[in-house]
Amino acid sequence: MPVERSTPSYRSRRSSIAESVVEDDESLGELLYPDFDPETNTSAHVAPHQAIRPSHGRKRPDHHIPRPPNAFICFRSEYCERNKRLPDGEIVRNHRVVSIDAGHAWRDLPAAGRKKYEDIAKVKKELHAQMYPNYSYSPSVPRPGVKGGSGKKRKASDDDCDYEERAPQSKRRRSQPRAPRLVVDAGSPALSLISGPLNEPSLAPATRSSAPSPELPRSQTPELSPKSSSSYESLDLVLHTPAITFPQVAEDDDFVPTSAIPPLDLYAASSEKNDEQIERYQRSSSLYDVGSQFFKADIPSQTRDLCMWYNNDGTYFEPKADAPLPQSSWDDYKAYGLMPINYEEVQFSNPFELEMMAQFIHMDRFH
DNA sequence: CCGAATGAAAA
DNA sequence: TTTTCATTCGG
Repeated sequence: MPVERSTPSYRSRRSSIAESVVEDDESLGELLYPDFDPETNTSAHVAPHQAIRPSHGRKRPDHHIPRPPNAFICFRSEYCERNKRLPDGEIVRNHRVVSIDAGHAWRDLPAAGRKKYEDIAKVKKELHAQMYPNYSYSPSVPRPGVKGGSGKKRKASDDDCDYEERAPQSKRRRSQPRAPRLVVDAGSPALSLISGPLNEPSLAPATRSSAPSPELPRSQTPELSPKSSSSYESLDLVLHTPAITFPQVAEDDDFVPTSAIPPLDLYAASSEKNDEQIERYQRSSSLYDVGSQFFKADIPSQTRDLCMWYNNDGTYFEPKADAPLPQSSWDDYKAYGLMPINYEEVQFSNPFELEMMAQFIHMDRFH
């Protein structure tokens, strides 16, 4: 349980926050989109056509897609949440100070603590990749002058930072080999977590058929940039993903790349096959099935990467390379004293993710 | 809009 | 290697 200690000194309060950040696994749910405000419908991370305005003040193109947060940013966000829950007098309101504090706490963080946020960032990054398959980071061109120097740091035009997915339309070659529209590494944690329940029960990397189904939904979305063949290994995972429908929002007058509306329509397969898939998915969505599919991996290191591990007392567990995790059954994991992050208890504040995760993640309560 | 931190990604 | 930008929100 999180312990909100109130301490007299600034320094000790800082470590108190850092400590509780590390120890509190219950707060994971707040991590994904902590800035989303349902009242104002604002978040820096909600999908572009949902965001009315960003939570921060900086000006951005109307349909700007923010970068996925890195591990430190994730850490800082949670650090911020902690800070806000401190007694009134102890809240640090100046965020320059918060950043400095968080930076110190970050460096003081043991490897296990950092890995927690690296994992979170990894998951967020891959969720981001699914929401915006054609996203590519394109920072504004650096001014000749130094950073703090003469030039303005950014302009407001949307050409300046085209996070929009226009690049593949105009700049990418269309003659590239067909790539899956969702591309992640074969062993990527988020994909495994999300699509795991849909895997074939005896799915093994060697036996997995990667033949794409002919009715792979092709929409207006342009193809991704070319990917290595290893990316295709996950294609069937994608194809077995149940359909998701997202709220359609009327386009406004501004530039809206067709590929961005809706950003997740890559999942919107419409055939009856989806019902089939969903049914199969629901049949296999028990905890044990999920566990057996998630954790039956024969490569311990890969297994370790599939989720964030916690000891039964709630403290973060860092697997050791020389101590392979159990692989046979869910009970073995319990006996081992481990439990993965329970996504069912994660509260996604972003409706986009809420819907997405609600359809994908069906892990029973684990206690 | 800026800044303060760290890190990912691109030029 | 250098620059932008992801997070937050008071200044």
